[in-house]
Amino acid sequence: MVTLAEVAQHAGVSASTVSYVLSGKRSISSTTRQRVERSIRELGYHPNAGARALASSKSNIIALMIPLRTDMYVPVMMEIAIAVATTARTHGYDVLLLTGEEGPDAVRRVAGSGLADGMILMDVELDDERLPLLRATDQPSVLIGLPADTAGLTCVDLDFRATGALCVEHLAKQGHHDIAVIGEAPAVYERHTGFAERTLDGLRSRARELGVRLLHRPCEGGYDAMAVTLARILDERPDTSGLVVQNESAVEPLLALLRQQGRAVPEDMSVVAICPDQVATQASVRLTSVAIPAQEMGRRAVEHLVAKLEGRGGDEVVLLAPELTVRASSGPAPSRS
Amino acid sequence: MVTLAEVAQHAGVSASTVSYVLSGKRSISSTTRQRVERSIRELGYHPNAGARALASSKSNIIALMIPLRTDMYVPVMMEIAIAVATTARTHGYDVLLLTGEEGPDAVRRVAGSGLADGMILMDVELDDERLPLLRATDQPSVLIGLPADTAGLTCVDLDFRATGALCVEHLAKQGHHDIAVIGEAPAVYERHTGFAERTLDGLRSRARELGVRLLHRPCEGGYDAMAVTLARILDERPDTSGLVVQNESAVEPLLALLRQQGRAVPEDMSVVAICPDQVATQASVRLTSVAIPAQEMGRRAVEHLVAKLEGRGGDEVVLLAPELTVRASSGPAPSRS
DNA sequence: ATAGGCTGTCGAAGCGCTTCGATTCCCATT
DNA sequence: AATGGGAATCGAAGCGCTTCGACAGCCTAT
Repeated sequence: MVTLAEVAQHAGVSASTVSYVLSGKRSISSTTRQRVERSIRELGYHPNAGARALASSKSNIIALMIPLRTDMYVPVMMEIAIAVATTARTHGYDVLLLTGEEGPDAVRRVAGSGLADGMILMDVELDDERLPLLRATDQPSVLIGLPADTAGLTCVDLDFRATGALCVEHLAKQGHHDIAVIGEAPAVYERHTGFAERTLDGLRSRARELGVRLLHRPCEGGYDAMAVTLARILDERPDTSGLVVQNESAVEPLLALLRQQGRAVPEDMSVVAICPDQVATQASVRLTSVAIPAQEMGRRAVEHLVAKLEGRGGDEVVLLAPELTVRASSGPAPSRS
Repeated sequence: MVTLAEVAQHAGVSASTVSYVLSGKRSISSTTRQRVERSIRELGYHPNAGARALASSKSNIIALMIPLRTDMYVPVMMEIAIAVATTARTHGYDVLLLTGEEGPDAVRRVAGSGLADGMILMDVELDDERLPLLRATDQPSVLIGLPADTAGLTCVDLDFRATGALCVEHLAKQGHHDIAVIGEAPAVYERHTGFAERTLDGLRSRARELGVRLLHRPCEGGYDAMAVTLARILDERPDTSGLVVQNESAVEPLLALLRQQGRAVPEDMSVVAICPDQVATQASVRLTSVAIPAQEMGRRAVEHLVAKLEGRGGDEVVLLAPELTVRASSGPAPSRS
């Protein structure tokens, strides 16, 4: 393994000079710089990460905590993770992958050991047990998701409240008066995941404002669960003409069931989904949807974290504005029978 | 930040003693050990990762290279990644997430900088450009996937050849004589991803042995592409009574189309899928399938890598035996009209 | 001509840990 | 009583890098 000292010797300069060439923290004459750079190339030198971390107390690593459970939004999380990793690289950082398994201990471990310079937490719950620790350890961090109390925290998330409102608006504008919401699995609501509740909140308050009736039913993914849920909805509110779906794995079952029951989309039933674009465009009916901007969230999270690490910028809550794309699954409400 | 020296002082011993308590590399009297452990707890000491890495030239980090493209098997990759991360933790390792973006350079960078002790590469292609580098830098590594030349490499993968064979066998046993394979997107074959070709190989050779006709058609995911592909298959081979699907995002469109065309599954058409169990059980027809053992692959990869890092075990190719689970989508072939 | 200020370079002091002798102490052998 | 050998502990020397202060050389302003 090639060391700084060897490069220095090869280039006929001192070790510190090589270090300054690398970091650019002091001015170096261009002849010396070139000589050093040449030696680096010829010897195939790579700075030793551990030594660097020790001397500078910076690891150039960002920790990313992803939830352990994979019961929802897996592709979204993957996309976020990839966006985080690639964005981090453009800023000179690598990404350490932590699963939720360790729980709050992971925060302690990473902060205490100097393994990472900062961390990004995904799937933050309304009252997340990692937050007190995070506040205590002045470890720079960014959350993807929105907890109940954001004091002293930086958060990035889709504005799910506005998302809910947007869905209702779109349907109301088309004349729908009875709207049903097919939500995430009950477990998601029970664990008080912020986004699910905020969406619901947005849906409900906008519905109230617009004088639209709204029915919300959680739903496990899959065909069987969907069949039960749909039957119950149509039983309770036979005039339902608009559906808002916030559950990736319920989308296709829903469309299949509607088709099977002879309800045409969008003629008899309009469907608006809250899901990644990929799901919306690959469904058997191209879905009118509000996209989950996964890449954007990952990118923003990294950029805010890097800003913090460089001493720029402070706490902030960034809510990305939702965008509704009209596709083939929504249209005017059928005239009342 | 608490240091080893502070712990030592607090416990009234030398720094080296604390180090030996931590590593267990020399015997320590139980009284001393307890005193030290108490100090560690009271001070909330965490060893500094950088210093440790520098002194021991071991980072206790495993690098995981995931492909950048997310055009296929996203949930599988996520599951593997999570399995890798959790398994690694049980062995005292953390996981560094590298995307394919950097390409072969990432291998050089990680190996050169001592950032990670070893690496796991996912989505290995038949003639992967990272392999020569890997062989050159004696960086311990494990591949998930099977390249053309496995000399000097450790690989973990599902035995896709056997998987293909198993699917054909199952259908043949039920009397099907005309089988069509709905494969991955053309791009997957073009980039010579090993698993797709090996599956096809297994399908074809077993079909030949059993005297079954086999038609293979790649297929993009999504409803529209599936419609075209299915139409073409039934046009070319109207007697097709068995389908093997190896493309997650084609599964549900396929079932929807069959339903729409009045072809009952499994009475008129048997379907066998190669996909994660979750997809198979959540589909609108519970699918007979060969599962992709994602967790198992991630776990095994880590365990082999750890074994290498500890000097145990050498190069080896581990092919996991496929298991076919019979569900509702396959049955006897319809009697010839 | 001289003081002052840049620029470019070097040497040395750590960063917090591991690890290798060396040392002490105690007990079992001779 | 002398010897040998373990067990338990310590001190010191790095690991490869960053960074601070020092200094030599040169240019500009007086």
